[in-house]
Amino acid sequence: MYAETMLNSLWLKTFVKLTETGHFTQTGNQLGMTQPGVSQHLKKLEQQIGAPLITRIGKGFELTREGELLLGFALTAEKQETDLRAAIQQDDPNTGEIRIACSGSMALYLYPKLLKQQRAHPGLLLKVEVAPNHRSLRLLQSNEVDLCIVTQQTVQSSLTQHHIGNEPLCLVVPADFEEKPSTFADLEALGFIDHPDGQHYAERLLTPNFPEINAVNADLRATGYINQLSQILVPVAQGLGYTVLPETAVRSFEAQEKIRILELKEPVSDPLYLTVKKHRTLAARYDWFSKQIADLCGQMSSS
Amino acid sequence: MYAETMLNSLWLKTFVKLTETGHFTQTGNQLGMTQPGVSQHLKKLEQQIGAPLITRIGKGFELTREGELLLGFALTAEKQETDLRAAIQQDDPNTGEIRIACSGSMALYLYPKLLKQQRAHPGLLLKVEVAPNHRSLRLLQSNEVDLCIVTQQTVQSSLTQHHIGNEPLCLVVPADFEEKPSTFADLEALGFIDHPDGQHYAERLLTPNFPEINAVNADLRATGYINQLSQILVPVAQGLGYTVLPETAVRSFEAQEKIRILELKEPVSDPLYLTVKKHRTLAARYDWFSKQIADLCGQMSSS
DNA sequence: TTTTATGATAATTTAATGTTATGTATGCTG
DNA sequence: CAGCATACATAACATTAAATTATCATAAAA
Repeated sequence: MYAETMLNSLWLKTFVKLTETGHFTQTGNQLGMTQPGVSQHLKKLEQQIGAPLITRIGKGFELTREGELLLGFALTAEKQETDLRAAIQQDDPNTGEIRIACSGSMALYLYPKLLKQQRAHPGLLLKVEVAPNHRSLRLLQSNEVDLCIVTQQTVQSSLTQHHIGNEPLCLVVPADFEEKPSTFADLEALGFIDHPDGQHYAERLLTPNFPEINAVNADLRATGYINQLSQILVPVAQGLGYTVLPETAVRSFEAQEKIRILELKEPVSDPLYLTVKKHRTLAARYDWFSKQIADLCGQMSSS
Repeated sequence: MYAETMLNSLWLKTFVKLTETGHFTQTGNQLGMTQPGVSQHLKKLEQQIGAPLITRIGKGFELTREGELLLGFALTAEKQETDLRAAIQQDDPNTGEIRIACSGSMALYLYPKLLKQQRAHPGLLLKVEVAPNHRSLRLLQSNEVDLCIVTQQTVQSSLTQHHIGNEPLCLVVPADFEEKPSTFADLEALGFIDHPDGQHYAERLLTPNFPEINAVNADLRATGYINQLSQILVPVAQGLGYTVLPETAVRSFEAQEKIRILELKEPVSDPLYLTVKKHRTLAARYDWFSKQIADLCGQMSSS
């Protein structure tokens, strides 16, 4: 029993030709082999399948049900291999998957803009995986994405990073929050709306602006948590707390009149690093996307 | 250059395992072979593809673009082979294609009824090819269908036929056509609406009923032709001619009040033969359809 | 029945595949 | 930085698989 073994594609080719010609001898001739070779190929295929593929009727034959199924399989397999070879040779910049990982705010900013390219070239398929920095890097390492945008430099020597821009961070408060320069105590009184990157952003922005925070274990008093980027500002708009978010995420919030961005003495931006594996050559379609991402991120911090 | 050769599935299996483990030695162990074997498999795959599949980085490696593509190909190929094996072992009566050829009138009668089975079992796919007798038989011979219904016995010894019923033929005239027993001259005056099976049906029905027809070269005076079964009776309804059709086709016509079936002294039915190839074992799903067709055709002639 | 064509089978040759032994490069450790 | 351990590459050899030649068996055609 060969059941363990995979189907041999050479046998299959012979089988397909056999069904085309209907003759063992002709099949042999057309494939540059002898008739006994054809007989043997068929016999071995039948062993692999575990059932006869043809029923012999005098000189001719008919396919069995199994033969019919196998023929269909072989034909599609042949086609797929042709397709593969074409794909390998071409490296068409307008077909294939583009797999990217980035933060929710970057996705909010980039995804609609990048989708234009996919709309222009229906062969493309953009896949964006929203993830915090460390998971983005892990996805890159495990080849689940080919490109990621993170806000940290990594020590991993197998990766290459380009600084492509800066993402300004904003301290967001309810619109009716006091105008005068606030103290950290005022914020604590209001409460922190937490989210997946919340602690990270808060520490980055608040520490330089509010020296009174105990730098190390700055444990904020949280009055809310949600992991949907588009909804983080909902509780803020309702006066339930403040939060810290990248500017792009704040700008996309609908009820701008119910929130306010506090001006701070020390503005803070998260640096953006376009990150790829050092030793991988990405497909041609990534050229446009890499450049576009760099451009868009460059514009973001300058404007 | 191996470009002619098909991809060897054993190599592929090794390659897939290699990408899983990331180690040549481990791959060898898990596949019951030695490390040099793995190296050779990879090398030969790279020759077949004509490009490196991995870039070696120190001890480890990364997949190249080609490697990535090939990996995807190999994984889907593996899955498809599994599916094939499952399909072969099961012979599930509720999945797969049912390919049938028959006349337009039979299709009109059978198709909606047979579709019920497909609706009950979404894995099924009913394909009906409407064709005249001789083409139905050719489709069967060339395995483009697995089963056909014809009104003739065939001499081809490779086929098996079962008589499953009779299809009464009707002489159809405009509703306002004279009531009294007509002569062939009356019909000729009216004119014949021809269709793909028209001459055949007409000869079968008219010859026994109108002895005045010169049997051999009965050339009817045609005043219309259309190959859409559902529209053949349109000109008849408008008083433009008569025609001969199977009863089922007549019954399905919408404007019954505008046409009339002439009663004849010698009723004629076309016998219906369910025809299959003698030396083919059809898949289990055909059992239900064969029986259902036989039942339906049996009912048709009795009622 | 005889002939001819076509596929099956057996024995042999040829090719491929896999293994052992050995070489080489990388990365780690003292 | 030297030396060791690990992991892959390569070459020579052994084994296994596959193709061919020669021959036989059988079915259709004359």
